Amino acid sequence: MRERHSLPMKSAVRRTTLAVDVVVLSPRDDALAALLVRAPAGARERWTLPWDAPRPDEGLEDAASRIAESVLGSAPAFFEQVGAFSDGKRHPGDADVSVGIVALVPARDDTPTPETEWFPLTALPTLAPRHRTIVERAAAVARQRVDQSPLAFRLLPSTFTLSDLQGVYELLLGRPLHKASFRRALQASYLVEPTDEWHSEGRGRPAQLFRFAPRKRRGARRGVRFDLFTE
Amino acid sequence: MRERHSLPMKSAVRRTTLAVDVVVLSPRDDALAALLVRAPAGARERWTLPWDAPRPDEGLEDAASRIAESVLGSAPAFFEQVGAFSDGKRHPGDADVSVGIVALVPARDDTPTPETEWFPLTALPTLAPRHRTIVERAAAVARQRVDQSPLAFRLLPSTFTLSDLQGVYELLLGRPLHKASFRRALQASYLVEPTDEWHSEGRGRPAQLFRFAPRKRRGARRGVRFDLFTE
DNA sequence: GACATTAGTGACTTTTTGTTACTAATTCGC
DNA sequence: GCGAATTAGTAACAAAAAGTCACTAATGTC
Repeated sequence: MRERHSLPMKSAVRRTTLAVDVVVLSPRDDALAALLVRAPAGARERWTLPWDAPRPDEGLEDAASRIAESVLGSAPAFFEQVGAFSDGKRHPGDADVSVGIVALVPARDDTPTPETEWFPLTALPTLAPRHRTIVERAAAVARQRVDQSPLAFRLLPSTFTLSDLQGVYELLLGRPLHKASFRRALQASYLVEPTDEWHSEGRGRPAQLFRFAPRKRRGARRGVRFDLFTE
Repeated sequence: MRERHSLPMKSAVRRTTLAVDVVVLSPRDDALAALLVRAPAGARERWTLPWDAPRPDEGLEDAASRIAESVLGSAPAFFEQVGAFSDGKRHPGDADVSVGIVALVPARDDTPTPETEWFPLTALPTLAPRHRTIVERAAAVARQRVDQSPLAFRLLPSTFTLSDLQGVYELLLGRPLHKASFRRALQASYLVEPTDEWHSEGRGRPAQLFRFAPRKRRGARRGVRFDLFTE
């Protein structure tokens, strides 16, 4: 008979400090960028992710929405949880546990407030160690789930050209895609529908605008993919 | 100029009660099963997920490992975080926030302790609402990530036949796979290597045993898949 | 009007996947 | 011992999907 320890179910819960840390991502100058907030004077790093403790009876997503709205001026439409972090790494507010949440917002050409700034993921300033971990995980999660959920569409305005969409995919995947293949696959997916509007960017032929409008499609009955392991 | 609210970064973190809730999954009688613990007398439901509050300075995975070990007798080798849950749903210990963690263990034919029992995911007893949510998310996460991480291999002993492996994939995906296609894809993936052992199950031709031994492979340069959306 | 530039597509090639049908090695019933 | 049943493993072909190239289309620039 194997040794068994006492069951934990009887212990009382302990009190912990909890933070919700939000990674707001948006395409900026042909790169994915995160919105950071200037840290108060005296902090060890100059910049932090927007974060706060959830209020009593406030859900995690609600908290993320409130936090993102406070730095953006309006609430993003899309959130995805990145995970809970409680390694020994330092959090700017010394929270025991952080819940990381990524928010995706379309590219806009508004200027951020004086307290905030967009940083390309490839050129982040020094962040508290836990914040750096969360940003990295957020980017990895976005890349990993881009073809499982409509992430890419949340980084675009409600109507967009197919070239824009391809650009976002290339941004997320970090590699160029072939135009004809991309469009053929998109066609087959019934995820977008054309509008009757066209977008002219100056030079070149104007492009038709599409909107995200997923329709029912025959269930994908494919084999297993062994080639997607991320290890 | 858009209205801006005050930045949250200055607020103090609040104290919250936190639980780690573990979903131990294993193949059992050709179905995925979760290990549940008999609840103490007086609880509203008869069964709960194994859970506990993390100890001071204990990481979330460490806590999950300790909790799983206390019910299994030995620590599982594989964990994956399912997310943080803080909706209004009731937790057996009334934790404000739960971190759900799924642990995968190979099929074993040992009998669980009197306090624990395996339940197929399709025939779970009544659980506290938050526990039900966590189990459902855990199963969804396992299904969703099966071709991104070596989940399936963690549900098998260290050596296994290709039919076993295919069986686990079918369990996770919930649909039958074609033998020849499955093997061809696996071949191309360099994820397993043959041992020189053979497994005879009584009737039928004996099967060669393989082990999980991922080798370098040429990076997967594929197009985008629009057909994997789970919405 | 020639040309640079971006959008969009047809058609061909190559690769991958689905499927069928076979061969191989074992146990069981007789 | 021998044929049927059972499970493992594979070759070969068919179908589908993805990669590629080369073109046509519609605009602005000079």
